[in-house]
Amino acid sequence: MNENPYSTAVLAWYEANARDLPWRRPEATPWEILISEIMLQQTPVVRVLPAWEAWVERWPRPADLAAEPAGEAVRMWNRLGYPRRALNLHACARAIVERHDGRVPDSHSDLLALPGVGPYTAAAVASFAFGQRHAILDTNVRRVLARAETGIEYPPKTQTKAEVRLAESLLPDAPAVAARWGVAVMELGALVCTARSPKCADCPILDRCSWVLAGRPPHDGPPRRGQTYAGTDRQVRGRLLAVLREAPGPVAKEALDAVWDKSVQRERALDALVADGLVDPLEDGTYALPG
DNA sequence: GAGGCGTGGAC
DNA sequence: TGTCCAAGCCT
Repeated sequence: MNENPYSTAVLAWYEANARDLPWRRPEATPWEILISEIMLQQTPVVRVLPAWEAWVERWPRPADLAAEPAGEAVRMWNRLGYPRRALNLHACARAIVERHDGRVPDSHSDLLALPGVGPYTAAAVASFAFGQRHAILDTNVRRVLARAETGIEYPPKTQTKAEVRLAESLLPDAPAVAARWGVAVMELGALVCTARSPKCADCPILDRCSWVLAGRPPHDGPPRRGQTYAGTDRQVRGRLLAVLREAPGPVAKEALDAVWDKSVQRERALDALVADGLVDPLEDGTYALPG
């Protein structure tokens, strides 16, 4: 059996409705695709687009980024958020140069061993860059499968083995078809089967969706709490790092002290940034992006 | 396995 | 306006 009950409809929908994203074009390299996948972790496409363009122009190959200090990656990360990903991508570049002769590895296990590359990203790069057959299970796919197959509005908060089994059971046999299927279901979740106000009228599998057939029952269970941000260490970290990114060189401690008036929290955040390798404390008491 | 980790747009 | 959400990973 080469297809699941949805594959024909979803693949046809994708052909007609897929966005023209640069990392999906045939000429996109595995390195460019890896950069896109790391940038897209928890970050909307519209914010990734300009950053991705800047990165692939400046560092077209892993060796180009590996030759630079990590701080340049952090600076180029700009305000994408979760700047540890910039560090991860830089460490990926160096690992790829050292362990894989400068080329992004094509095996799932080699990809998984790269810093900041987890099960989703390894499967995505193996599938999208190398045409391999892997189950793609990101937040979009989890939501589509929760609705279409399980008949619930939202998937569980943390990914379950049952979800992995389900995604694997739906994977078409032919690798090229499986790769197309993976990106197509993601796109369906991103454009139609959205978290809020899904556009069911535009859905190619509306007549087979368990959630719709059940009358679209609302989410049942504890509220899915969103993370607060204002006043947290994360906000302080963001402000501290912004000062360092925007400065041409090392920054005096006083400039960092100015971003937050609660000194205990500010020092804790700065220490954490240093511990994470995002900030270098220099001998003279100033601070800089990592060298 | 629950919580930490940025940022900004949409409603 | 505040809440929710966005192609997760790591500890």
